[in-house]
Amino acid sequence: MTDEHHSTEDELIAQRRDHLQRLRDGGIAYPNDFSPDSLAAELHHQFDNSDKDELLAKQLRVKLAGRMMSRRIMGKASFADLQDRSGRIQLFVKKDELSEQGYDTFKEFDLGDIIAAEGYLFITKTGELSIHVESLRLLTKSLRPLPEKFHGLTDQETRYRQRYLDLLTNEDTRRVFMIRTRVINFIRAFLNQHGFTEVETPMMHPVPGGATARPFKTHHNALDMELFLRIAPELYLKRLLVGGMDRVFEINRSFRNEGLSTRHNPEFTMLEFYQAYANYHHLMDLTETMLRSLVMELFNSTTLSSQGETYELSRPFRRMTVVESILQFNPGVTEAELRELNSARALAEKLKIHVEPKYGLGKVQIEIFEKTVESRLIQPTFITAYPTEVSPLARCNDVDPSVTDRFEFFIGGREIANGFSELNDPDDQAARFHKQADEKAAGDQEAMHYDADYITALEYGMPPAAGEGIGIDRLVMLLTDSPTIRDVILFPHMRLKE
RNA sequence: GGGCCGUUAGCUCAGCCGGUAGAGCAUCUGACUUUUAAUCAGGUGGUCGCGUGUUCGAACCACGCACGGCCCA
Repeated sequence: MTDEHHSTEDELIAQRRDHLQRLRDGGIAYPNDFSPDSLAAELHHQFDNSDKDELLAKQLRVKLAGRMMSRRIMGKASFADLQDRSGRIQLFVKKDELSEQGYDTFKEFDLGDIIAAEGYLFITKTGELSIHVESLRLLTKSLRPLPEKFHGLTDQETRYRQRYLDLLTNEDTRRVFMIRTRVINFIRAFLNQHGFTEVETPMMHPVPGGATARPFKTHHNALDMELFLRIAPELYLKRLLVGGMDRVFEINRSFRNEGLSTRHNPEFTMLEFYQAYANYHHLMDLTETMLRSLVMELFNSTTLSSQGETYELSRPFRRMTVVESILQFNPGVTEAELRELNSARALAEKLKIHVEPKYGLGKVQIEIFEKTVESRLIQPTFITAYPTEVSPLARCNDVDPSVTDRFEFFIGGREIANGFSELNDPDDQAARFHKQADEKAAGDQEAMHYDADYITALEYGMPPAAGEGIGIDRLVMLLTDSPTIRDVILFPHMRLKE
């Protein structure tokens, strides 16, 4: 025993290092020769409701490994909780049934140590499935004290900076990331079932494209060329349509060099999928089916609760145009007023919405839409007919070419998806790129570059198609009831500390 | 970029009108062979985010900075 009487962090670590030194002295301190044969949660699932005597009579022997998260020593017997990747199970350790040295060694374990336990299953007199331990080993010493057992780790900053501590101590955090994985697995399986092929396209682009956003820049030394981290995979996926891959999708990171917020992380995960011989109506239908069955798969229900709202996904999702939605949420505004540049501009000013002199009608309408409608689209809603001016990659509507065959999907006041019938007319696309390039020259840093290589691809012929992007992080926020994007990204970006 | 809030023991948090710091858990010592936020008794543990200022005296007041949170653009 040590005769330390201090407990600053350094002293707590020193005590644990003493224990580690004794392990080193005794042989291999970091063994790797133990194979568990059971998981805590599976044992609970299988045996929680067993008959006490029958279970004991079976003498079911199990081997588990995990962290010792808490311990209750009562003289010559003790309980401890072992946490593995599935959950927790209680260990019962009796001095009688371990060698003398074994029990003393157990008492020298520290909370957070990674241990191996072997023994037989039984049910305590309070009715809890536990392991009657016959042999116990320390696999990895934990040198630093874990956060407190009851409250866990609540400090937001530490939860993000040291996510491993958050995962170790907060079950809800583990739940969120398990759901995230299930969401992605489901979507992948769903698209595979619908004949889509998963592909990987470049993360480093010579010309950043596919979205209006500022990119991160990097440099390739051997080629001595400037490259951009992609802001979207769109233009490469559409090149694959030209190449005859009629249904493709990609789930991966995109990067945007913009501010951080509860909805923005500089790197984020997008699903993009493209289907030839389909239009935006088909994709709205597909999206609706996919989201409904996703929620059903996760929660066995079509009702979803998140951030104080309840969403009903069993009914057909609402569909309305940008202009219709503005009219609905701004009583008193007339359609004629919205359809003419000067009156729309005057309306924006009346609503205290900033519009630049260079904005056209479409851009003014979208500003009004974003400020007065978006946050109020609570129940699942598709908004359609986005102005051509703000949709440089979307196909124009046949009847009204001032708008495109495009939709965005909103739920909980947040945009989750954006899709459209693809613009496959190379001349129209070239003209739209020129317009974007002019805006960039005029100082709009988010405007698109002219992508000549992409135009060349379109000139070979891209089949009529529709494509869509879904923000996976925002979708997972919704599905896990998380208020910020940082709660659904394992290692969110933080400023350097010190 | 602007506004508001926060930063105190390893963790979770108190700390009044400015008088030099407290609890619970963890840790240490002792008791305890079915506990489960175990219990009981007794201890240890602090550069109060950093810096400057005001003051006889600052965790507390003022200013600046850092990091975080929320809201707004």
